[in-house]
Amino acid sequence: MSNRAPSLPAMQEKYQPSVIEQAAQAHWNAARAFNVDPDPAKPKYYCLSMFPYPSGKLHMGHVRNYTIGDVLARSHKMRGYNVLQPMGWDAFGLPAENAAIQNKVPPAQWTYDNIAYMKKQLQSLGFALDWERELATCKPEYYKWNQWLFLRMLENGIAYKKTQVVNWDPVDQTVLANEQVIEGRGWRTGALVEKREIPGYYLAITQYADELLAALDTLPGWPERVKLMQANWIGKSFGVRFAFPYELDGKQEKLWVYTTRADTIMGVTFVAVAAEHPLATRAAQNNAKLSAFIEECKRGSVMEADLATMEKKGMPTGIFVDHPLTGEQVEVWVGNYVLMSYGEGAVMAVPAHDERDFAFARKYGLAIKQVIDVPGKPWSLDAWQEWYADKENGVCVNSGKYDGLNCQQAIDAIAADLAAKDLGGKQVQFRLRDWGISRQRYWGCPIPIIHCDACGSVPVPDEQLPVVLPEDCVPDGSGNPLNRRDDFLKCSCPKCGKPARRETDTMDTFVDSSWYYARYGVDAATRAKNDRMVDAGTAYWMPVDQYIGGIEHAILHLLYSRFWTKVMRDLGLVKQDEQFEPFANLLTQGMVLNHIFSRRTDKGGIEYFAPEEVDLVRNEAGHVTGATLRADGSPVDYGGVGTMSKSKRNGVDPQALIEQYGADTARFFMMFASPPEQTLEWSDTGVEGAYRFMKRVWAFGFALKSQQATGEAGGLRREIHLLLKQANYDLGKLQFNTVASACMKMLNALEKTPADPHAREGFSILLRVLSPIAPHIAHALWIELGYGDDILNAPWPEPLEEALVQDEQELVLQVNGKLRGSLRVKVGADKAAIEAAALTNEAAQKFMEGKPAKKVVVVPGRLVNIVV
RNA sequence: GCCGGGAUGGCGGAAUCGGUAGACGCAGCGGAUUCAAAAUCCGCCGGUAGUGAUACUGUGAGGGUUCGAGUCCCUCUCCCGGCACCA
Repeated sequence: MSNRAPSLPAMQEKYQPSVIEQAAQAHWNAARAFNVDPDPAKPKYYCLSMFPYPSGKLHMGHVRNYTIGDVLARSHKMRGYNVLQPMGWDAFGLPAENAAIQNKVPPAQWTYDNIAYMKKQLQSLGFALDWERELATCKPEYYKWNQWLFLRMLENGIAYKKTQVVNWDPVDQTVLANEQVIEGRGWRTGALVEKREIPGYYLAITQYADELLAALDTLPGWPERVKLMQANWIGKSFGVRFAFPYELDGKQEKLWVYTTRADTIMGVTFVAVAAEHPLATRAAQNNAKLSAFIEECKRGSVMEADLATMEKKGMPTGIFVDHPLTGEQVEVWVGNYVLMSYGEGAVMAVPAHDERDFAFARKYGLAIKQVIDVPGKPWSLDAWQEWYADKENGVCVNSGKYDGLNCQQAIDAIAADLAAKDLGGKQVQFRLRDWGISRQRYWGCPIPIIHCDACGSVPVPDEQLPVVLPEDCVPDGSGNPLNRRDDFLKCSCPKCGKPARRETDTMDTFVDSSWYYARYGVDAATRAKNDRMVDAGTAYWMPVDQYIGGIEHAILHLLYSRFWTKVMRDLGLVKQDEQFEPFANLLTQGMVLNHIFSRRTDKGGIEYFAPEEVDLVRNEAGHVTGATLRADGSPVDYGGVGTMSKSKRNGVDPQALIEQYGADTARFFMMFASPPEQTLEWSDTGVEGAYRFMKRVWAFGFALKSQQATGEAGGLRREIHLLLKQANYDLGKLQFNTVASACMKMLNALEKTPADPHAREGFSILLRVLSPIAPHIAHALWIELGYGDDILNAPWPEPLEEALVQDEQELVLQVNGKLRGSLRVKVGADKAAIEAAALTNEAAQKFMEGKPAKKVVVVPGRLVNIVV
């Protein structure tokens, strides 16, 4: 029966993962099983997992992510799709510079070494990847197109230059990433971080805000939670922009603010502006205390989380503006909580109806004037109450002509009155800000600009692209080493030809990852010539049919990618569909967490330790309370659990697992551990169980090979097809843990009746359902048992109706909602018959205690509930 | 602080539309096999009471809707992700 080629050795009784996995992988490579081209004869399925940052080693989050993708890719291939699953490297970024500082190795070399190692790891896991399409974003042939598209954006007014606020480390004289700021201090120096304004390039994502919001409705294949997060991030609000007129230095001026609660305008008792606001600067000119306060506001980090949680402070400017409707004098304050980057950098303050303003007014003894009332709710100055900000039930009071109006009516009337005075009107506003892409770092894509004393900032001409980043620099923590590289810096102005200086800022790495999915699709000819960014291959493969990645990317990466695709569409580079979206279906994988250990350094910075470097200290309840360093017994801080990451040093390398148990066990265990969308706290207990299962599958296959079906047909066939039905349902739901458990249940059933005439059919179903999760063992047994020459070409199994039929079924019997017994009835029995059978049931009679049934609930196929 | 999500045995988790809570696996316990161990196989395995049949109780906490709630509604606690320069 066997189709085995004569050269193959006899089947081994013992399960040897390393042998069968190498053989299967060699077979796939030789057959070019996963290298694909456009094929009009089949439906296409573009399956993409987010590409990894080459941090050094894979961690369990990667194994989880790429196994999920592989399960989908392989099962779709078996279902007849033309499947593309590519892989590449998000290769620019900060960790390479940190490694350079530590080890004095150029980021390029470190990155390429990491890529080589991690590629080997990925290959050893047997993923169905088309490696011919591999790309790395740090290679000039890729980032050339970042630069090219940036220049198109400049031409179209999407890219522009303005100032940006950054974290500045005064000791290292360098810009810090938010991640490098710990409790307001530089992570290496411990110095208090300052805010600093420097010029930078921005991409006008706000021009697409409305479309990015509206198009969320065209994405039924996205999780609701992600769409909700993106909608909230874009933050479209309908409000009123208006001005407080004032006279200063003999000139008539207007202070503009934006509010969504114009109905409370009569309750304004002061106005707060950001420390960077021109009015604050003006007021500080002859006010040393205010000037000092503004300086204080400029200290600290730029992170929103820090700004939102810090103590709210303010100081009066001594400048008064006129209330636009009453003409009353209102004082302007500087507030450390007002963001210059949002709206107008100034807000009207209504302490009675805004929680933050209320706390602020109480702190500084400012007036609080109630102008909204909810009938039946007493208002008092003592403490803030939720209803003070109620938009639904409130009506205006103490508001003159607006008294009695509800929120929307008042906003309409007030907006109209402001417009009549030429002091403002309704305006739609977005929370979304333009995307600042300039980074003062070396290991990134150079921004293609040349600075000329005569001509200013001049774009690099297309024919000079790419601007190549020298790969031999070694950053030392004191700023961008490109500033010391004359061979990079010195150039001539493309306009006037005079000596000029090249821009040394590089692009945010989110730029690199905003279009890589489109690049994977290009044909081999384009990969070779690199004469275009995308081509007909891209048009064939896009959009990505299934995108898989961590939930941490729910907002930024996914929003930037959607924006970038729409820009490419408007430039005519990708499909011209009105609302072209890059990712049709999205699976957001939950994070894999592990314990975090850290310690403050002498300088006040922070240092992390890997879990294997420490011993845990537990309390009586068994909870981890602390840890000591294994090397010297000194205590370290326990930081709870968090995402596995290079920077926190809490990643778990799957290599040991693969070497000990094989790729199939690692993959199966990872899928079995929990449903993909759920957060997973790492633990390897249970790996043994997955390995035992593999051994049992192999042993059953070995026995079945020489077994004659002698027994009589029992319930095996129905059981297997029932499990198959469930497995297919779960696969459709992307719930792979129960697909894995269905495989285990199938094997349990098969082992109970190995001589059943349907055992061979059942095992073929098990192998096919198992194959996307544990492809190597399935591949080997498929051939050994002579089912065919390649399981990848086998059809995906579907449950047979004939195998599922039954004539009786068991119903749950309840009395007053409590389980009291069960009931066997003919399939298709009508409600009256079921009810009659239930009422005469012995267990039912006992618990009814002779009382008459008030009501009988019959749920067909499920249960009967008798209510007495 | 704001936005999004989560919480079920000792542990990971299952329960499709509101209908048998704990599938499947791990750990543990008992047994078989073995000179012994590993491996393998069989059995038990939420809590309380009971020799047992069985009864009561039980899905983070408190309340509600319903014949019936892990699932729906309200309030709260803790944990995770994001907050625009980690990727």
